[in-house]
Amino acid sequence: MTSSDCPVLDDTKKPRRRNSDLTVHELKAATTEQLINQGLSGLSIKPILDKAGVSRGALFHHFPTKNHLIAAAFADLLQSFSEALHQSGSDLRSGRIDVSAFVEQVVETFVSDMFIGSMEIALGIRVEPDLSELVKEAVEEWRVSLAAFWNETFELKGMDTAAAAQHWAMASNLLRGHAFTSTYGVEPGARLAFCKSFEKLILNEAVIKKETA
Amino acid sequence: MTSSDCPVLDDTKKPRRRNSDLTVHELKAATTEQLINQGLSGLSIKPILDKAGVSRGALFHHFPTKNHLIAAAFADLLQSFSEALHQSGSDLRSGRIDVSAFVEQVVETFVSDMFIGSMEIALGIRVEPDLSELVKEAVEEWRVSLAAFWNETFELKGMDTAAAAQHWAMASNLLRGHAFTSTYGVEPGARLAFCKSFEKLILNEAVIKKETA
DNA sequence: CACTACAAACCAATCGGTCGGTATGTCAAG
DNA sequence: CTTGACATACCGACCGATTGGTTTGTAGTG
Repeated sequence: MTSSDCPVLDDTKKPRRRNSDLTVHELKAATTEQLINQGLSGLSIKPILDKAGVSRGALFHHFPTKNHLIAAAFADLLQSFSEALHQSGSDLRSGRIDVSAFVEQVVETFVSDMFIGSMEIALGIRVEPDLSELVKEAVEEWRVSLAAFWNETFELKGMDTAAAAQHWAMASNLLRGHAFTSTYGVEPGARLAFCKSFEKLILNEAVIKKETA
Repeated sequence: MTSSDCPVLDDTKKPRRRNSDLTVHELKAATTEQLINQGLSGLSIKPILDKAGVSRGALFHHFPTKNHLIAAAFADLLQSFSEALHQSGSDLRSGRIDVSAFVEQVVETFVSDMFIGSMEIALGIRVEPDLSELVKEAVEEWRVSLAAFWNETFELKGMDTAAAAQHWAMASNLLRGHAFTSTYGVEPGARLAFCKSFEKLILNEAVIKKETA
């Protein structure tokens, strides 16, 4: 999470005064890191500021409220989450990896920091209506993207659209459940066992779509 | 969550000075309610005190730390959770309900306040090592109880112990995933669809054990 | 008298957020 | 090229409210 990750650093064009984009990026990065490592309750302004190396004034200059910052950081997180899944799907369709490796990757993505962050926010929005509002759009995008991920990767023979949707909903639920279980800590081997079960239970009748490129 | 739920209200026996047991119970009840309705971050001492109608001094007289109170409340919650499941299992084995109703009940139990509370704590213990320690025992009991629930309710033909354990782990993951998904809000019908899919995916080859009573 | 069970004043630390001030940059007029 | 008006980016002292926890005192009981 260094500043080199930021794609918006070319000060070559357009009027930009100080380091506005950088500051915002650092702020979001620090927020994400805190969210994952310390949870929602660890999202106090002070540690975020310290970690980002930014002043209180700068934060409230760029974001009207702490929750606005959190929402912005979370939107970025969900997008990374989504991109990781689509990448795995693409790898599978192109033949770069096989189904087992695909499942491992997908499970890995779910049992990652990103999912933890999602859980934190999911619980947070139950209590904070304004945060819920701020995050709504990003969550909806994520929902659509997840459905698209399954549908663009696999075909389910003999299932209509609704049945397929339900099938992938179950797949997603399984992954979420496993990810949640993992937060309590898992014994070694459980991950692998889950992958194998998942493959058998969910992907048995699924056909990989051919690369259309 | 009224005080009438309390099984410890018979002041008829033994030396008890004031209302010690009552106070403790009110404290735990208020904590649970706050945990569910306001999340971990809503577990401030003040609102708990207000809700329980108890003073600060009383709390710290009975619990050395806020986290001790939380852990105690959570242990109660997990036990209720467990009891609800075992009740459903018993109802099924005795023939009082059929498989569909059983699945509905179990799903209902998972998508309840109790699961929300578990999620909150699960995330909380990632960040607070001492809370993690305080809760450890209750969580382990819950784990065992959940496994027992499946095994005492169903038999899986042609599966050894390990395979059966893995099968029920997947079942539990599905339920957890669905419960988590539900926290974001579900469209009507999704619950039913999940129940049907669950029954087909998980309980297809499961045989209900006979009532041994 | 000793002990439990409580009540409530009190504490330092921290919370999210505001505000006045300054440094830096753009732009248009002279 | 200089100058002054104006906007943006930022800093950090400060605010009232709230945090978990301590302490001191007291009412009731054996």
